Amino acid sequence: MAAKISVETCECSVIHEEVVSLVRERMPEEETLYDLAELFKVFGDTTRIRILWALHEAELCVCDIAFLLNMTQSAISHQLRVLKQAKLVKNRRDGKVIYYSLDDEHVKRIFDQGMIHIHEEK
Amino acid sequence: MAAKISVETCECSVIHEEVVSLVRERMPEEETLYDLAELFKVFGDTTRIRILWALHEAELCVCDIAFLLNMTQSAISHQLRVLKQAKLVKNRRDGKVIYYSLDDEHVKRIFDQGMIHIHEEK
DNA sequence: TGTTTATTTGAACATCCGTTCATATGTTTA
DNA sequence: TAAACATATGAACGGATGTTCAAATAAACA
Repeated sequence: MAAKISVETCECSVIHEEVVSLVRERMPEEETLYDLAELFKVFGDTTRIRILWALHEAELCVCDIAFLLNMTQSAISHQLRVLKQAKLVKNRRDGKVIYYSLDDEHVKRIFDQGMIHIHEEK
Repeated sequence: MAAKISVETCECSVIHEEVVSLVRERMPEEETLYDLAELFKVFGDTTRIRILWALHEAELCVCDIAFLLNMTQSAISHQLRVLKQAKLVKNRRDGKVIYYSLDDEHVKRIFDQGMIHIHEEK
């Protein structure tokens, strides 16, 4: 049994050493990839996707969204908080009512790319 | 106390009735939004994001990826399964080794839109 | 054929995450 | 100022999810 490189690595890593290190050099920074995953995580929930889609159509208050999606105001409020933290929505107050709207013109583009993928499947 | 529409709905829903029903008409089907969320859920994990990015650079075998990301082959294999189910990666066998590569030209475009968003924050 | 190598798979475990419920905050109106 | 309304928030609960560990495939080699 010859020298094992690491705790668990097969011989491929030696054979493919050049390719692997080349890929490593080209990989974005850890933090960037983490942020990217965090962003997509926000899109990875049906409720949030529906909220974003609704807000793409019109500015709406919390109870409008709750009524539209047939969900609790509290649940919607919690999700709007997530969306706001991700800088995907913004809000304005008008008396008692708080209106939410999209805070990013890329939301639709991200949607579109996703749509292209899921509609490709046969 | 006047007639309440539902278990929990404020008066906005009455005032904004037209807007809300207009939005409702324009919303995509439930199933479509569900699929879209499922797709983005796949992108919403650092490990999978890193795998996809690596595969965007080169075709790699499981142990290459494990070595590159300094993770267990088992963990990588589990995630590759998720990516394959989402039709984002494909594989080919060459003897003992199984090579993975991207199965979708949109992956990069979805990445790009996400990158534009996260790099916009100041 | 038995062993080694590369990968897959299932169960178990811990953690994360979305909703609910009760309550708090903030604004308007009587 | 008290009541009503719109929204936010924190704790708690249940379900989903990622990694680990052990064991199973599957191909190549001796």
